[in-house]
Amino acid sequence: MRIGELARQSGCGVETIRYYEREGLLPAPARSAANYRQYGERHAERLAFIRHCRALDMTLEEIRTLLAYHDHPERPCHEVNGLIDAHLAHVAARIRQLQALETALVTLRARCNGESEAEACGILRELSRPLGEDELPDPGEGAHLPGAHG
Amino acid sequence: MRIGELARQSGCGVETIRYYEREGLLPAPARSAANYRQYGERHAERLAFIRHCRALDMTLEEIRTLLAYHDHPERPCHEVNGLIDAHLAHVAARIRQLQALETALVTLRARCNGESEAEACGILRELSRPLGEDELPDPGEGAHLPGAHG
DNA sequence: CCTTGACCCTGTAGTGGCTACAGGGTGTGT
DNA sequence: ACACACCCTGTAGCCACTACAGGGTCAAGG
Repeated sequence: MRIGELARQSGCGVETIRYYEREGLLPAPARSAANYRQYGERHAERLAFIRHCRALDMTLEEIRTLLAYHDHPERPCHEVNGLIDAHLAHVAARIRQLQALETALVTLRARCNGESEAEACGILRELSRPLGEDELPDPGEGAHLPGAHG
Repeated sequence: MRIGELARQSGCGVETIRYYEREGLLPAPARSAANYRQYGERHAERLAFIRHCRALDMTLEEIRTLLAYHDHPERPCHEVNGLIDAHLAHVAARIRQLQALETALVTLRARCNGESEAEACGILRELSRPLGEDELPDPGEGAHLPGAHG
């Protein structure tokens, strides 16, 4: 199987697959006479594993750790559990942050009906107010999960 | 006021302020004889506006739009409302995504008590399963808000 | 006067996880 | 013979910073 077919099968881009290879997540496959990458079922499975983890928003570093267990089936797996728990905590923290954000935005939105000039707009007024201590984003809790933009 | 004091006052780093200047969000201030940036109250207010928006997880591009209204108080402000609504929709979409993720992770986590070898670990087994159609991340809905890692 | 140390300057490179070229080669169908 | 889809490598861009390197400035203390 060539890279294009693997990309279609896995639902990710050709360039992404090459990127995973550069990053050491996918082993370098054999090459055809024309220097085309030739993938087998093992590669497809490993890529599925990676995509599954990415769909759960894990970092490539976390995935590297999980792949190490995948590759060493004799090891005890409790660290796997710890990794998932930690990731779950990150996700939960990010959800709480975004919900606080949502509340703040709803409050902000209610300050203007859109019929004023910018001068009088309650939203712009509110945004000009300096931030209070409690409104600063908490850098500790959500560490390593991105914000609202994907 | 020099850049360090402005940084302390606004709660962001010195380098971030210089970055906002490069990006055109903050106007270039006057310089002292020693070529130090000299800020006044106007700069502090504008930076507070920017930090307030960033605390609400808006992009610099969105902030640029809002600043344009800030700078032209005679304009009608309904576009401001639209921007906030759109941003709110992004945040709400991201929350839904992360909640789905959380559910998936909780399910995954329940598959192993951490006492197996990796070979038998239900988590690793589950991750090796190819993704179903419905498990693919939806690239449309959450566009422009980041995922779980910050 | 000299040193220490905090602050400031510019410019460049790195982060993560891709994505998008440029500039070339290969393989298949008509 | 040609078009066109596919493949290759390598590099640069995305966002919002962050972290240097390598230098200049300034006030306090000895």
